[in-house]
Amino acid sequence: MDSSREKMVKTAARLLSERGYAATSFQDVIARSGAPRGSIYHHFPGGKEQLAAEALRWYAERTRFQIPDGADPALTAVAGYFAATAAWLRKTEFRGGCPFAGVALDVSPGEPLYTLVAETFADWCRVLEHAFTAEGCPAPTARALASLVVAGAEGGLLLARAQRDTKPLDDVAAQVLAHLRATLDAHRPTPAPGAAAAR
Amino acid sequence: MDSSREKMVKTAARLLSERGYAATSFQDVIARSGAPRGSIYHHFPGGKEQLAAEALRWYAERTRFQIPDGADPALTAVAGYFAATAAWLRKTEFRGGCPFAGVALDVSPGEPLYTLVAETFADWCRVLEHAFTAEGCPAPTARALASLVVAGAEGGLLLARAQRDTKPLDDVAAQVLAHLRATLDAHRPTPAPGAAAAR
Amino acid sequence: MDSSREKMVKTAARLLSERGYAATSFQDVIARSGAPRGSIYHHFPGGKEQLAAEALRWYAERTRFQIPDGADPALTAVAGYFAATAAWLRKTEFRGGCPFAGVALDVSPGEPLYTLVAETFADWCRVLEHAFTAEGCPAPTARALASLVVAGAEGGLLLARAQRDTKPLDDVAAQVLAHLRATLDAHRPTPAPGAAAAR
Amino acid sequence: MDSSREKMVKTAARLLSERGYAATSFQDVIARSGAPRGSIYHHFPGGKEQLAAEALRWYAERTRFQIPDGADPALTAVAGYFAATAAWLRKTEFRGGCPFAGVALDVSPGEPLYTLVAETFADWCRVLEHAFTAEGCPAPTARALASLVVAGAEGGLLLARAQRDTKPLDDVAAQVLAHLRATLDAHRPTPAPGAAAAR
DNA sequence: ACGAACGGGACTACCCGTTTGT
DNA sequence: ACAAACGGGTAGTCCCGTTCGT
Repeated sequence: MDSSREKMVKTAARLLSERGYAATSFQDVIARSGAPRGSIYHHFPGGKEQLAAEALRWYAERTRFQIPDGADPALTAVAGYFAATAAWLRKTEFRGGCPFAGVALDVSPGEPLYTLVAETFADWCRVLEHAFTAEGCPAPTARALASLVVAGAEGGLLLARAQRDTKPLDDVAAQVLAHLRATLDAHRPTPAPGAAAAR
Repeated sequence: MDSSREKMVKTAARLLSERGYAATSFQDVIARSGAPRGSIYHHFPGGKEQLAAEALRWYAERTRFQIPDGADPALTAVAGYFAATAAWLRKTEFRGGCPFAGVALDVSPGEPLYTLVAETFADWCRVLEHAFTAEGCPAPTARALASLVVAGAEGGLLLARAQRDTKPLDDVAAQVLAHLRATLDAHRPTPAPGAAAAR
Repeated sequence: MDSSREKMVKTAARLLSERGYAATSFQDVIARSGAPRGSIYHHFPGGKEQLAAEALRWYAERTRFQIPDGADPALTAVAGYFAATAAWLRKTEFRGGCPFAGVALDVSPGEPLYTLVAETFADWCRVLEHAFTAEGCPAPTARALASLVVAGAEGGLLLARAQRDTKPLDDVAAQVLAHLRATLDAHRPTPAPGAAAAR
Repeated sequence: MDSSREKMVKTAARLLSERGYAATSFQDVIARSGAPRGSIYHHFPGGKEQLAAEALRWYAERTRFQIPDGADPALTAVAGYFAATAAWLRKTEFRGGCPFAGVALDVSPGEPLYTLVAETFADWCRVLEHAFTAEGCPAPTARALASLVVAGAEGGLLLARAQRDTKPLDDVAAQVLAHLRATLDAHRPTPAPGAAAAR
């Protein structure tokens, strides 16, 4: 349904991730999505800003860290996220990125989009933080780790995109995961001595 | 001294870090730097792109990781860089950022600026890599750690800017430093048993 | 009817004939045609070049030599063309001219407009050539005469415009017509001897 | 001597003939002539207009119709002029032209350059007119023939340049010369009967 | 005589949001 | 829901003439 609208939102998300907010023109979205010209302001009376906002929300919803059940849920989620990002980069030939980064850097504090970006970053961190505390990590540490993960992902994406190689992103992923593992282990509810070997 | 030209370059670096490449207008640079309008083309025949390139180069030169002499040179350098970044953020009221990120996200692969960004990121990583290998870290690990540091810094900056709070950046710094310390220690040329306690 | 667009095309043709391509600003066209500024790019995505091309095509279509039926069709057509040009010059107070000349002199070979100019000149010559051959003139001579007519018209226009007097153009017309008459007569399918006097 | 100045004038004449007045930028002249930047307004306080005027004058002086002594001076002069023009076209690969045409079409009546163009055209015509009257042609006819020659040359140049082929110009030359010959002969001081055949 | 820089203006391209008519 | 056109605004390029220094 509402295929036109949806296509525009998706295309906008993609373009935001590729060129950032300022460099993404409304007409580019139309051209690339093949969406009808005349109904832009019917669908998005708020104009470019509204479209960007919806694109960001759409992207955020499908990109939240999925904390699975099972062993090491947090680590699995983080590893999965990094892997998915690397796969996405390859698939888009290193053109794709994160629309939030693209918006964050083109927009000044105070603008509505700015707030949206901040909230989403905070949300991502919160999800991770909960996952870490659920595994025994004290809250302050959990928050710090969450920031590390999100920052590492965004920064690694930036590096990998620039180098046109997923290596930097993979390296960051490995280091972050190693650190997570060590830190989580250190806070584990002291299992029976020697139980660590079970891993 | 080449006051006019220099002012434009510095101002451009600042604006690029605040709003990214696409959103930085040539006229903004003029307005903010107080530079004469008619001389732009005289100083920068290559136009906006040349100005941006020079701004990036100027910023890169003054922002290289300074590896000091003394104990733990690499850690000191990294810690210093994170601290300086946080201070810079506060000073600019969370408007400032990294011009390279601002350009990287607004520019498509193939453009000259893109290459410049990639090379600078690579250069930063190389400096750190050398510092880590100098402390006994094997090359592949050193490279991965370097990527972690740069990615953490860029990503942390992004988070902190969005939240208007240096906390995320400080958290990332702490975690990265902890991980660096642990990893470097693990590779240290096997000190006398029990020597680790001396730290 | 496509009033806005059409007005711009006509105005452009006029301005091209008055000032040439380089000196005709897009904004002049807007100002003089009263056309809306915002629609230029909508109507002419190809920009100034496309507008000029359409103006030239529009002018060419309405200015082709009209070869009439009846006695001496070619001569009548040529005479009519010269007369019309002279009238046009007077009407525009010696400001008007031929847009093709205005473009031909401002544009370098290789550019699309250049090709358009060349093709139109060739087309004009072809029409005249046919008219001359139809009256018994051998092809090479017909071609040469056609070139003489077109060159005489363009050159005469140039002279008359510069002098602000149609005299040079009228003189050229008279001489060209005399030469045409003589040459065509010489090639006439040998009428009864002495028939030439009948004229 | 004054090599700088002279180079600029010559280069200007060339550029005017190639692109017309409006499309010829002051900086193009500098770039192409290699002349020093700083002294333009020392040499040409009147700016672009003065430079163009001097270029036109310089060109006019070296391009006047040279009426030789000997048999058929007028015809020889005209034929020589057409031949020289065709040679010039080939040498410049059909880029060169007549700077007066380039100026005439880019400039509006009333401007000083406009007057200069008109005077030069008039001068050319006058020289030819004298040559024709000297051979027995009545004044009005001589004037008309002169206009035909100049118009044919300018128009033929236009055509040949556009077609990138000297053929149109050569054709025009042949026809104009044939007409001149015929007309001059008709006005010759009645030679001995049958003398016309001697030619 | 000349280079470097200034100062302001112009033009083309292009974009965003609105209105009008299907 | 959509297309076509309007209307104002801005960005980047580039040019001309001047003013400094040397």
